[in-house]
Amino acid sequence: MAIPTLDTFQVIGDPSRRKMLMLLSEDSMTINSLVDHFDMSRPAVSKHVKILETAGFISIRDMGRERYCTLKKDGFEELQAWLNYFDEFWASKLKKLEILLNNKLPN
Amino acid sequence: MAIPTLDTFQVIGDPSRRKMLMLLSEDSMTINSLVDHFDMSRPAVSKHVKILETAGFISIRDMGRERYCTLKKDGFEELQAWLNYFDEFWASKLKKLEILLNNKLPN
DNA sequence: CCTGTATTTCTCGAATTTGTTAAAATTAAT
DNA sequence: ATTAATTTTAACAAATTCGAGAAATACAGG
Repeated sequence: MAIPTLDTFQVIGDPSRRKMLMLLSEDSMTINSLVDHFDMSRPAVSKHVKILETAGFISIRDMGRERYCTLKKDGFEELQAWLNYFDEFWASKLKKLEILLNNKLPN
Repeated sequence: MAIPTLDTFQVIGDPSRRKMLMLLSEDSMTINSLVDHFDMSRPAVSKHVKILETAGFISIRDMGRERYCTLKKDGFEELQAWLNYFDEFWASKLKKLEILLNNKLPN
C-alpha cells in the first residue's frame, strides 16, 4: 500500500485504528493477535499499525519474528494540546460573562 | 455535495475544518467571512460548516440573509471523553510501576 | 537447509472525500 | 419590482483512503 501522509487527527479518524488503541489499552499485543479482533486481512492490520506507530500512538518492539505493540503517549499528547487550546476559549468566555454580570448587577 | 456520514473524529480530521474552529475561537463569523480566509469556493466552505454543525462543534444562528457561526462545546467534549479514557490507562500504568518499585525496594 | 509462522510490500480496485462550476432559494436594499 | 448579496443544492471530476490477494522477506526450529 502507498505511503500514508496522515496527521495526528486523520490517524484517529479511522474507527479501526481507534479500536486498535482501545485493545492495546488493555494489553500489549502482537500484530497477529490484533488481527483476530478484526474482520480484515493481515496486511490491512499491518498497515494501520504502521500508521499508528508513525503518528506516535504506539511503539513496537521486535521479539524474534513477532512484533509487540504498546501504547505510547506522544500521539495522545498532541490531541490533548489541541483540546486545551479550546478549553481556554471556554474559560475566557465564561470569564467575560462573569464580568458582564458583575457590571450589570453590582449589588 | 453528498450527505456526509462523518463521526466526531473524522470531522476534525480535515485541516480546513480545524482551521475554521481556530478562526471561530477568536470570534463568531458569517460563512462569507470565513470564505475570505480560505482558498476555496463558497459552496466548499458551506459544506464544511454544515459538517461542523452536525457534529456539534458549532452552532449557527440566522441573521437576515447571513448565518453566524459560533463554537459549541458538544463536539469537543466527545473528544475529551475519549482522551480521558486513555489518561486513565497512563495513570494506572504509573500506579503499577510504583507498586512494583515498592515491592522491590521496601526500604 | 528446509518448513512453517509472522509480517510486510506490491499491485490493484472500490468506496469515500473534497473540491469546482452552474443554477436555485432567500433576503435586503434601491 | 429589480437588483445585489448570502447561502445552499445539484451534478460532476479529481484525489485520497481502505481494503483484498499474491508474492516477498525474516526468523525460529528440526
